[in-house]
Amino acid sequence: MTVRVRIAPSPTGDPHVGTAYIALVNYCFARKHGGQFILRIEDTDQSRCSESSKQAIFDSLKWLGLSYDEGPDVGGDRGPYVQSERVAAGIYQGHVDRLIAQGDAYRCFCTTERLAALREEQKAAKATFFGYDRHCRDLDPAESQRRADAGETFVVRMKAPLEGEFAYQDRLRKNPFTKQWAEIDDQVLLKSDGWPTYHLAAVVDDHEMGISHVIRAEEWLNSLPKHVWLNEKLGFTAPEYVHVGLLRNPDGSKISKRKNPTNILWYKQRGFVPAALCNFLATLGHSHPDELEKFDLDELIRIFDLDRLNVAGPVFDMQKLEHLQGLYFRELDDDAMVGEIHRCIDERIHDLLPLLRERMVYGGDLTHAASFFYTDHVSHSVADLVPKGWDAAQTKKALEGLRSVLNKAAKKGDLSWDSSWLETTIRGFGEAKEYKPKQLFMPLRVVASGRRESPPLFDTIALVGRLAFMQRLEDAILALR
RNA sequence: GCUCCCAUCGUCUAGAGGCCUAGGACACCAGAUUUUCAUUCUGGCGACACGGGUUCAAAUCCCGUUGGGAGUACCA
Repeated sequence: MTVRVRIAPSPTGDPHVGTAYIALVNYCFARKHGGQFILRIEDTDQSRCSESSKQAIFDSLKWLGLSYDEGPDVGGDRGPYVQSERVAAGIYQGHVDRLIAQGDAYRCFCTTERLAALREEQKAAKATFFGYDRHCRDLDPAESQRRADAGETFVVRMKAPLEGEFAYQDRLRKNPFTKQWAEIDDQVLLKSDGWPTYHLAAVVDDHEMGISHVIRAEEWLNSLPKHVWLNEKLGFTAPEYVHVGLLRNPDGSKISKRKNPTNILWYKQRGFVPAALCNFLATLGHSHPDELEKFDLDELIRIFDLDRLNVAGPVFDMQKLEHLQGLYFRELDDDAMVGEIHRCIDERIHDLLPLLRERMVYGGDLTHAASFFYTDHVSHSVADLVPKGWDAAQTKKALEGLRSVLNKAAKKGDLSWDSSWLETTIRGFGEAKEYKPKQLFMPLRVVASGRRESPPLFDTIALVGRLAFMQRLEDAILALR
């Protein structure tokens, strides 16, 4: 059998390190078995997808060196490789019609209001089953057709079995995965806007693209029955499904940008060597048979064994990544290292220059003037942090107050983190607490830059970025204890 | 809540019933090298979640408990 595997990320937001992890596994599996590795873009949720994040997926995979044999920007004869284009080509509609004709799917005319009310009801009644109550399941087909023709809006749902047990042996797990059909609700396959949901689109596309193995994250395990069922009803030979453990934050939860940098491009901007990131990811859930810790992609492909993959979700340990990164970086020859340094500076220098230029006398001044933009480690001395007229305790209290204001804004999604937003927010905070701007701003300047002199405060904080600034705020509060 | 998945040092992992007094790596601690720092080297600390079985023998197989995670959308 020809091995054909794929990754199918959604272009919503920043390219994710979890995608890189799954990509690496699929890539190695394909290369190991002389098969193909394919990129498909899943953008059926139009409201959340963007062109720029689609481009960022291409860029980040390219940067990592995980080249795909078929994909939107490289072509292939099983395209198109973007689902919105496949929708436009009418690829899914026929399959939906067939399911309805077979009696394996049905139109559901329930309103979102009714569905919401139903959910509330189930919650209030502390029901053990949450999900659609199959209100439209047994609608007369002719009646259903008539209402559709009359222009009523509807979704199409799968007619899931009402009883029996689903079982599937995932090759990475000891026991078969089992689930009672009674616990699986009638999943929407076609949304009211006529677009397929993930479940339908993925199953159809995997089939049409000749995918042999679907190696994906564990979060999909619970919807596996639906996918296997769809394959069956559509008359497809299902690919083999394999579920890999989810990357975790240090606290054990599913990896998230709040607690860890998850943006692949962040690592690039930061100056990570892609080989180091790949090497690190290859040690998560997988290990070199000779206990080697440092090895390149070719070596990884040589020793890669899907069956030896660990299914427990590994914690993404930044310290270990940095250790490997150090090894790779120091290995670079002079020219390569200079290139890397240039690249890291160039990525942000155009944003920084407007702030720095007034303060510069020589080109060499950059190394001093901009150093705090390029590091994660800013030193906060108590002497610098505490402004005239305040003591350490007072400064700490003010910083903690601001921290809570910024965290609350982030929680509500109410922040843009640009200069003017920061000015409004921080000034507002200062006024509410009746702090003198002078006294409040000095500690913040030191928090952001590690120095008492810096470019304009709010621009500086904006450019340092939320993630880094909040970390520095944390460090400063710690220093004041 | 319900369902599913998972469980070896703080973290990543080795371990396929006797090679286990549980091995390696990161982190941490100590020492050596280094005019400092970093690198490098040496050493140290440190785990089979708990309770029952099965077996001559259990980290490894079975059951239960506990703990963690995921899913529960007209998101993927």
